Amino acid sequence: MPAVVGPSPIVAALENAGYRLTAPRRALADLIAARAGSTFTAADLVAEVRSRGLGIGRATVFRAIDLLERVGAVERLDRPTGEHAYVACAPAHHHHVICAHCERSIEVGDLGLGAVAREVTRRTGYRIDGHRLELFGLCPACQQ
Amino acid sequence: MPAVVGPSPIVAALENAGYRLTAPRRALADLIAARAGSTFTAADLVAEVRSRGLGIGRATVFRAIDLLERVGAVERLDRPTGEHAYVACAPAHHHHVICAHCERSIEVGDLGLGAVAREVTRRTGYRIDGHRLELFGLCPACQQ
DNA sequence: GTTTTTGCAAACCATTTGCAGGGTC
DNA sequence: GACCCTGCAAATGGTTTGCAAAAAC
Repeated sequence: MPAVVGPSPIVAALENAGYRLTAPRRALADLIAARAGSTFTAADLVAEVRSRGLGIGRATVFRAIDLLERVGAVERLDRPTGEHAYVACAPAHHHHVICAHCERSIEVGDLGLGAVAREVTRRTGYRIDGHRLELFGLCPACQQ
Repeated sequence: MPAVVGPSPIVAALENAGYRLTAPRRALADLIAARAGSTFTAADLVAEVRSRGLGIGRATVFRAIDLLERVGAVERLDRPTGEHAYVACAPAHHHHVICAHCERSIEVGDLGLGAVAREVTRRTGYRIDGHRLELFGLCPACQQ
């Protein structure tokens, strides 16, 4: 396993967008990077910040998530329960597959959804500008 | 236009599931039925209940929405802003196309998404148990 | 008559905001 | 040094809950 070779993509995204690299933002980027592939809620981060004794306030956590969402470093998911969760992910267009058991998530590409959207336009006349697809199930490990 | 010929499908759904048909529930079912095809939030219903002077409490509105969601008479949508909205809809499997301008929504069938889910399983090993697809755009009328 | 449902008010939880002090560029 | 960012605490907005009275079955 290589040593750290540069700033995490999350930090890089902030940098590129011209935001200041502060200690709280770096720390939060690390926490999020450590959860790579797993979904998390704002409350999860707040709890981890507390339990680790980092002195980061609730408001800062929410502001950071908001920022990271705007620069495309994380994306919001809506769990079937209605909770808001987040995942770190690439800024390219994709969808998430979320394991109902371990909350882990992976990204999948478009997989022909563009064609689905065009079909909808053809049938309904709606102009489709965007879509959100979330797939729920069990990851290979959680199927035992 | 025919006169009312029977209980609304919403009321029928409650009846079938064995819940009591109370005045508040009938009134809310009417309000929701009147919005057929449009999305609404809990706050919308609370406001309408107030402005019409129906004496229905906030809690009852939330409890009714919850109930109707459980019996499959309404479905929750997650607007891109993160707000929770609802639509009255048939209990069959389908997806919603939501107009960003007038908030009106229509249902569309599966349109090949089942194949997409199978493809995901083939590529990732995830067992897909459910999915949520929301399409956002402009309805024919709002395109001018 | 028993059980469910309601309205009210208070509690609760998540998220946002105002502001003075501190850190970054 | 100017401006951005932070922590705190308070405000906010949405949703849930406890409970006694009222309605449905």
